[in-house]
Amino acid sequence: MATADGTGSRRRPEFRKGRPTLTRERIARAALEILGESGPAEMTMRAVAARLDVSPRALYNYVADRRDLLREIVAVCQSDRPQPRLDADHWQDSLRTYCRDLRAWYRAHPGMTALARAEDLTPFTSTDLLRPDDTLVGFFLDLGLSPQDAYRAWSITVLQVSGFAEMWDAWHDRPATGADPAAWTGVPPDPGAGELPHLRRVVAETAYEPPDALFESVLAMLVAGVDAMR
Amino acid sequence: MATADGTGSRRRPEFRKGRPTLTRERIARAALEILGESGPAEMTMRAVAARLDVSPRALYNYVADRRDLLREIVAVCQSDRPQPRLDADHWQDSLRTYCRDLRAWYRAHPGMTALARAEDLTPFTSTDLLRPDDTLVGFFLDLGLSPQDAYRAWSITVLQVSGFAEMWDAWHDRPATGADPAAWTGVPPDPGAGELPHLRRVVAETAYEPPDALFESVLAMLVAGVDAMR
DNA sequence: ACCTGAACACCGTTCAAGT
DNA sequence: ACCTGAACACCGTTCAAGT
Repeated sequence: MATADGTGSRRRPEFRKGRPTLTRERIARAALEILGESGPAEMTMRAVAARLDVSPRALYNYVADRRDLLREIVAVCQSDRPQPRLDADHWQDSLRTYCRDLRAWYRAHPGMTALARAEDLTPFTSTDLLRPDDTLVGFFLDLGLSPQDAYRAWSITVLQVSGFAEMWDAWHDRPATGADPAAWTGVPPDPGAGELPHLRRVVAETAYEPPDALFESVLAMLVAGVDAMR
Repeated sequence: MATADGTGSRRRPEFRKGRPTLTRERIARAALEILGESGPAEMTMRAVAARLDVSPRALYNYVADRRDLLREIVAVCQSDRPQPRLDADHWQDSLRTYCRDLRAWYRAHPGMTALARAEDLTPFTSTDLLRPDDTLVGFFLDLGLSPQDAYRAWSITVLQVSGFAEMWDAWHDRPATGADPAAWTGVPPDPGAGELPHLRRVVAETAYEPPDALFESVLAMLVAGVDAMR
């Protein structure tokens, strides 16, 4: 059996000619860097190889193909995904805490949901990856939610946190050149006069706040929504 | 001013050398055919050109680039998207009817959500495209939902219908070779014994039904969920 | 065992002509 | 006005060698 983290094995030297040895994980992390800086379109095999100062061919000694690299990227992200510690007796606090952890995790891997959209990553959904989700669903069931409501609450939780991190945080963490973070509604690009009145009203219900404050109010909405389901 | 639908103009002949003239719409429809048959990866400019018996270069007389073709595809799909007719006095029936129409629309353009995931189509979200959504949000507000609940109800509605059409219907409308439509849970691939108990329980709550019956029970869940929000 | 360099079959896109 | 054919700069991937 190989060691779990791959760093303790004595068969593979950590360095080779003064440069660190290539590994699946190092390749995946280089890809993640490009992903965060430039997005999925720039994350080509050639670009990953260039960042590692290696020929594109070298990657194929560790990774079967591009799809296999995506699989490793998912594995690397999964490895530091927060495992929820949820207490049904203090359910509101523990739900908030977990959401804050989850938000930090999404922010640490910017562009991952864009990648998931660009390539189809659902086939890489493993039991390990779903374990936090399972815990969360169990938590909602403990709260007395029906299975359907538990499913919905789980979906809404993950959707709201990931959406917030990938849209709002990504925008604020590295704003586009010449763009104003203070003016952004989310769904509708500025429509004509009198158009989309209801969507506008719903969106207008939220004024601008700094990211952390806005996130807390999203959490408040989420907790209230879950509470209403009980 | 040009005519709106492009077919009534007398400046462009409908045929040329016995073959129908190329138009943005014809190109987009050819792309949609490939999309439904083979998926986003096969929908290349060269493949679209080949289907129209034309050189790849010819497309660029009508479409600025691939991204512009995607824009036209969105426009073509939008043009026959059902506009909801919703009556707050018979809200359950009208919600069901609209959802059935929406399901049919998604089925008529298979692979569109896969395309939306593969390429980022959100920049093409226009006021026209959002008008049905605005109507639906207004409908939920009329029902007495808070803006937040209206937003959630709208999201859940679109998500459930599109998810059903793109996953369940797409599977049944053209099943993969050698696959059994009767055995498919959705989220978790068969996990190990004792793994993911809560997710399994939640998923196991739904037994196999023919698509239409299952869709009706999804609608029942949706209506009940909206009712609980009032 | 693991690397490089050259090559192959693709892709989106453009140039220079044809009619 | 609108087409074709050839070409360019890319891409993922593989082959045949190097050390």
